[in-house]
Amino acid sequence: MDRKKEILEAATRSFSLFGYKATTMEQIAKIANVGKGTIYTFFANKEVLFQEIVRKMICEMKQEATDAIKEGASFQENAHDALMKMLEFRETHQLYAKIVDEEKDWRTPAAKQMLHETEQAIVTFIKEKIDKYVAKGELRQINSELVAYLLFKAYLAFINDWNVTHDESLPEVEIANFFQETIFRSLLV
Amino acid sequence: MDRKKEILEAATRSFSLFGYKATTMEQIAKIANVGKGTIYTFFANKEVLFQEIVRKMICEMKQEATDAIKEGASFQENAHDALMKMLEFRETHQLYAKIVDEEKDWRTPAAKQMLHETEQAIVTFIKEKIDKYVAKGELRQINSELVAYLLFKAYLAFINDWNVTHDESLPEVEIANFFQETIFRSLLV
DNA sequence: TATTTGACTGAATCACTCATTTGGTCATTT
DNA sequence: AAATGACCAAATGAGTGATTCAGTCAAATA
Repeated sequence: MDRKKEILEAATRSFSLFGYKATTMEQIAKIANVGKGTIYTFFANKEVLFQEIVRKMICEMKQEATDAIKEGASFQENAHDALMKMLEFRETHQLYAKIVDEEKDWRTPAAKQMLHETEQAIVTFIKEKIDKYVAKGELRQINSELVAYLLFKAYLAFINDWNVTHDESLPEVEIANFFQETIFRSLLV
Repeated sequence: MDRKKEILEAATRSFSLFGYKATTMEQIAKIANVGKGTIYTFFANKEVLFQEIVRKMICEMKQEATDAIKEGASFQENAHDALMKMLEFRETHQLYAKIVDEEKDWRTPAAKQMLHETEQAIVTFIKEKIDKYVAKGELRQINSELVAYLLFKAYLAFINDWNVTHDESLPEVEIANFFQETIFRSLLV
């Protein structure tokens, strides 16, 4: 059997269930039916193993976002769907949710770093879509990195932060309509 | 001498220097040249005393923002100046900066609560300006609360969060130009 | 020989304790 | 009537010894 694959699967399960800090290398070895030392023949250390797993998760997330893209649709429609998918992923996907919690509650440096990498991936994904629609002539020529960053932060604020200060969360349609009237409207040629 | 005023001044100094948690009622009493019990004849408890002080700070902040408003200027110009003033206040003003730190590092509930109240004050301030400019006919009729919230979160993201992931912070002009091209542009009639 | 393994190590973290501190009270003083 | 600080219960934190854990490496295995 492919030992590296076994280890990756075991580690993914453990990190998803318990987070980075609460997962021990011995635990992973036990689940993978492998000696602890074996892990170190494939991965330099715990952090590197974690990175590989999170990066795989990022790929899955990008794939889901890509699947949500409809070829003929407007930028607003696609960007909205992609962002919603990825922010839903953030709350739904066990590992992503665990990383967010761990960074918030314990400031685990490894979790913080990979959380940033994941968020950067989202921003880059959106930036690429913007560039495509600019090339298509549907959007004005703007700084796509800044716009992508703004869209991510704005969506995060309205979906995650809003209910911290307000007692009912905003319905998705209301968010969509609001951003259509503000940010998206300003991007059209 | 006005004992209440002495206490307020002493408490303001202490909270500004050491934060909420690290300030003791005995310390305040000592600085105010007052017995500890005296404080409790004016304020129900430590939290209420803190609230009164933070609310005074909020007034000062709003005053500074109001001073930054130029009567004849455009909405963008005034909103930008007001937001920048208040976010500068957030980093410059000893007490505000201490509250932000304390909420981040210790999650002190009292600090968290007053931080929210302060941020809500900023959003409300901006909302009122929006309503004014909508009435003036300079801005389209939009949900002013949502726009105010968006502006606050967006400015916070570009001024505070940007340099967390990027190594050089954005120059103010670049931020102003970017928001002019995006959010502000979409608000004009 | 090449690969796998788990006992081993030092550093970090933990649970626990107990002395100190602190928010708030109230009998006494002014 | 107003001010005070000794006092109290609860919370905090320093100090501790025990435990846990990431990573290593000599021995076992294939």
